Amino acid sequence: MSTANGPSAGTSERLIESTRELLWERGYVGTSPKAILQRANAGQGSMYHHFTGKPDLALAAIRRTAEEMRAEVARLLDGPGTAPDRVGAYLRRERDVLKGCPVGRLTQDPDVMADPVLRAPVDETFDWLRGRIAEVLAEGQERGELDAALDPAATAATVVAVVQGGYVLARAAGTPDAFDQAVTGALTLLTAHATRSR
Amino acid sequence: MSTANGPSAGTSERLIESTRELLWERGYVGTSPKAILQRANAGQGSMYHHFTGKPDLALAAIRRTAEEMRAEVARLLDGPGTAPDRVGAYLRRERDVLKGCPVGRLTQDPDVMADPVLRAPVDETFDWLRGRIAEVLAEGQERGELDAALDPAATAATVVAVVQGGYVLARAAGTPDAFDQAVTGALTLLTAHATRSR
DNA sequence: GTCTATATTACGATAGAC
DNA sequence: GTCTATCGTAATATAGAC
Repeated sequence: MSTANGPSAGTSERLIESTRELLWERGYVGTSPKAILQRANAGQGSMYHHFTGKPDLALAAIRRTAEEMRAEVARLLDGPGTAPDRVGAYLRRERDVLKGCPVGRLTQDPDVMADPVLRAPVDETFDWLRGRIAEVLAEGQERGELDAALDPAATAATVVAVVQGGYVLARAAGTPDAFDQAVTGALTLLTAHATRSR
Repeated sequence: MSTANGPSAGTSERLIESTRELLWERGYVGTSPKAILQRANAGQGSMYHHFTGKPDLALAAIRRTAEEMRAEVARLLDGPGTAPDRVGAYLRRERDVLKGCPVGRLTQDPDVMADPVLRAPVDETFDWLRGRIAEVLAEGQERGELDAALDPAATAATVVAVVQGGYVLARAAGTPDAFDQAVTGALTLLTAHATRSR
């Protein structure tokens, strides 16, 4: 019963979700157990009963965030259309731009990067993402949808970097405009290499 | 005498430099006055004599970092060559990739973003950078060095985003490779729009 | 200007009652 | 499983001697 996803989530569940939110908003260093407990409406005891401490709880939160993101992006990249279409779907994916990427954010957290266990999900997510986009691009080249001269791995890295960097620009400016411009610019450059079907 | 840049930097100077380093390494939230004082080899009194507190010292550090970056990048963008050459010089600029961007980093610091005064230098730096690159691209279009169909502002945003996002990918992976790939991919896409001078 | 207390609050974790 | 002490350390700032 405690593992079933009933109408009221368990305490452990609330702790993980609160931690996910706070890691996104404030990062690992900026997130205190106290803040987590308040948001989750739980006491000290609950947290240390379900988890060994802050790093353990953060790990659960990070893993879930990474898995969720991977699943969502996979859906877009596996969707219909040509390779440029599918990469375009990823680039134009609906986002809360000013909040930034919950995974990419962790990259700036010294304590996360210093811990191999906390860091692994972050590393794996971007590794998978670049690899998957490179596959889509390579398939597109085989199908004649995309200029065969492009290096799939490099182009995939560019695509992911545009998104991650777009967040930085948007947050710096306080508006999503720069993100949209970066994506538009990238799509223009990429589309120029798409095989025209007139 | 105290304002002259003599052989031994003053205490205030050392405090600012130590803060710059720590902001880069650990961010604002992750940087304590104590850590700053230890690195600067100074006591509590010195810091609170020269600055009103952590935010004030951080402001001095952030402003200097922003100015320095702007000056360095301006030198590259004002350099010789065609517009794609000069943007390429920016993209290929020597960097300690795994350390990331000392300005872009602050974008992930909730306490910096929440304070308009601390945030201003970050905003201004990226605003200037995108604008300056857009100018270079527009000039290149007038000179026939670059495809006139490209939107300078969007393309500039893409270029800056690739750099900022490249840092994210590199830090996630623990190697500069992904950064280099992202830059290479972007240059390939951009160069395809450069006017060929055969 | 710089130093050493000192103060106050928060962090992160533990203990033990219920 | 959850709660409320309680603990030791660190964060940030102030006070006042030198």
